[in-house]
Amino acid sequence: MMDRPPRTRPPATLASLAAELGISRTTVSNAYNRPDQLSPQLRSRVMEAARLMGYPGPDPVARSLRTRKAGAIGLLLTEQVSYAFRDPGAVAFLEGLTLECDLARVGLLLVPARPDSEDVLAVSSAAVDGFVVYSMPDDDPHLAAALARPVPAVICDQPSIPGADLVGIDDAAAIRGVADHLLGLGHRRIGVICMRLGRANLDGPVSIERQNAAHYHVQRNRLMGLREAFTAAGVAWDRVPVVERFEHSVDAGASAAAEVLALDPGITALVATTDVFALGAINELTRRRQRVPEDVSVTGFDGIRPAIDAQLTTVVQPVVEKGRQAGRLLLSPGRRTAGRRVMLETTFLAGKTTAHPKV
Amino acid sequence: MMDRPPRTRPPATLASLAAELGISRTTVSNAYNRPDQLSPQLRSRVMEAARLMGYPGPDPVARSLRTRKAGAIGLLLTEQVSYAFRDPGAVAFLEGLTLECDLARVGLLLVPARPDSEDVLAVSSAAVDGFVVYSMPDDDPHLAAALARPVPAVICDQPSIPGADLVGIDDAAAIRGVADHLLGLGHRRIGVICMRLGRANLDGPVSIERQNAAHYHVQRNRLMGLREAFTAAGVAWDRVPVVERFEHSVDAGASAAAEVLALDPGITALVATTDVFALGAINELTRRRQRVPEDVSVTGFDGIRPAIDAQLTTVVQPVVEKGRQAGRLLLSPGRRTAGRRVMLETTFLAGKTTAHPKV
DNA sequence: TTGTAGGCGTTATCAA
DNA sequence: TTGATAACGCCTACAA
Repeated sequence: MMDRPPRTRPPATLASLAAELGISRTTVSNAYNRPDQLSPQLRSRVMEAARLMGYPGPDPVARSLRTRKAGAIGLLLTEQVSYAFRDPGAVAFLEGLTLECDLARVGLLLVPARPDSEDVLAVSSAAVDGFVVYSMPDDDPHLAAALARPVPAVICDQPSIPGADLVGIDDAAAIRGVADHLLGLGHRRIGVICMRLGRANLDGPVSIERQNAAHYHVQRNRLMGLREAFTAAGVAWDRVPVVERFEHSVDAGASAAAEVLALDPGITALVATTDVFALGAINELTRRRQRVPEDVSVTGFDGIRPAIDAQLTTVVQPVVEKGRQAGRLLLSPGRRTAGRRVMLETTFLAGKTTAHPKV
Repeated sequence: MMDRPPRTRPPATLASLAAELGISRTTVSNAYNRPDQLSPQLRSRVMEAARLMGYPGPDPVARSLRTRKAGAIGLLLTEQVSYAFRDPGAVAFLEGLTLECDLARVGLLLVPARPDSEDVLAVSSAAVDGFVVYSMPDDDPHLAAALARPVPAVICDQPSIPGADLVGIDDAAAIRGVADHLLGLGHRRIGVICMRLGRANLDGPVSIERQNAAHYHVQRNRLMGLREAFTAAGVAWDRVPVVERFEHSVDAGASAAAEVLALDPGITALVATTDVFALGAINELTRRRQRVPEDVSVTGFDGIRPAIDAQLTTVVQPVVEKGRQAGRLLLSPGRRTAGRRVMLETTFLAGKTTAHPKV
């Protein structure tokens, strides 16, 4: 009794509790994990002693080690975690993903993986039963670290890795719809704004080589889709100004629009590969007293809420559903077969930001 | 060599790798954790063997068990996790919190704690070094489970628990500003919409007793603040219709507004304890062809983006900063002293949804 | 219904 | 620079 002064006493463990009660560890363990394997009175004796000794119940980590289950999945993002909460697309994806986590009663660990850092420790030391990888460049070391772990992985949007499950959309086909819409309206001089194509913080005009070598497949595929549609319509792709921005923000979209207009002041339409950039482009045009769509047409991609509200012409993709599918793929009990692919449908949405070019 | 057919071979471990190489486990461990404690050639021999044997590096859970660090903190929310991503306030809070997590290179585990479930397993078995509790009712078993864990906890908004750190605002004082504003404009018949006051899914008019017994302190304090201001101005609080909604959505706000108007069609102002509800109230009034603020004034609370955009009269609280403070409190290295309190400033924002009552 | 005992995979300590 | 030993706290056959 008095042999352990309450202040200095080491934290109680299942073993110390058992010793105190003069019973076996098994019994204490059962008291927590299999109440039915125990006489009610013994169980309550155990619980009472636990309360007295301040035993907080079985240590989660020790339990995980023993059972080989963490009860959580990890999420890897392109960017710092906090960034995700500023991006409507990422928030919607998270909503879908956590919907499934809630259902499966599994936690979601947001893994701190800064894109600029080569420090992969956070990934290799995350206690998770699987990874969801959201829109990562194919050469990111964090991705490699996740795939090296002996747990399943579901990749969202990109990159496509043999052996890992994939959820995505047909970006090229989807954006061809946009291109055809503009071409159909008569546009021939078109500028393009795209998001980062590699891990380096680069802004500016994009060469064809850089497009081809892009590590962000989504962006590459969207550019490819545009290129195909334009080429098919006789618009020479190498004459189309394409400007890249590393940061995905409305302001970056605005500055990219300014840069495109500097490269070719005569464009009649501006294709942005994301809604966020499209909204920025509209801001910039408005600032210059250019009317949308009378003077310049603008299109986006994604279908985020503010874009819909602004009646942007865009492609709507089911982002929440994407998150759900990723979660389901990772959490489905019978996930024996890796390499599954779920491709989601997209919808072209004609808004009020596109019209015939001025004559 | 041949004693382990590659297909059936059990997963490599640090020990098996050491055995294979004929060196000690310590050395292998050092190869990963303390490269400088090792001759470069031995280290590269280890790494090469690891690659060959498909050893993914030290097991995170075993490491955690040994080092007693999880490298992650847990977040407990009032609601299902997925719900947070539909609530602008929660998203902003998460942004602030993850800002600090990123900085500290610590993961954030979203713990699946359904409010309607008494199943506390997810909380007691979360592998985390601490908890942030966001706006929980004081009688929630998940909260109790978190506090029972031998890790620090920071509570956000509510409830105030002796021994745990707290981040919050002075809700009563803040909403008194709103009340005084309305009273100053001349309003005397005012209705109130508030959020859930307890864990049970209850909608409808709220008795004084229920207000006093509310388990959601934030809501209670806001009601108390109103009561004080109204009473001081000679408006009898027991004549003020107060309607509660469990679900925190724009539509719920609209239906609550309808219910308040049914209780007293003669009100000239509607105070909502959240912006979301206020936006719903405006929707409902508009639907009824009542003008805001000419026919009815409306106020909110929180300062979420859509409310600012709608020029709602409201109280702005620094939600992102709240998340940061919570993270900082939990992650600050020298956190020896529990029971710290950080109270943040709020700002009254006079928008265009309040005016003098009609005469 | 309860107990025995081995091991999950790692790292800290200390010695060589 | 490297190694031996002892935990870390728990679960789970298996046995009684």
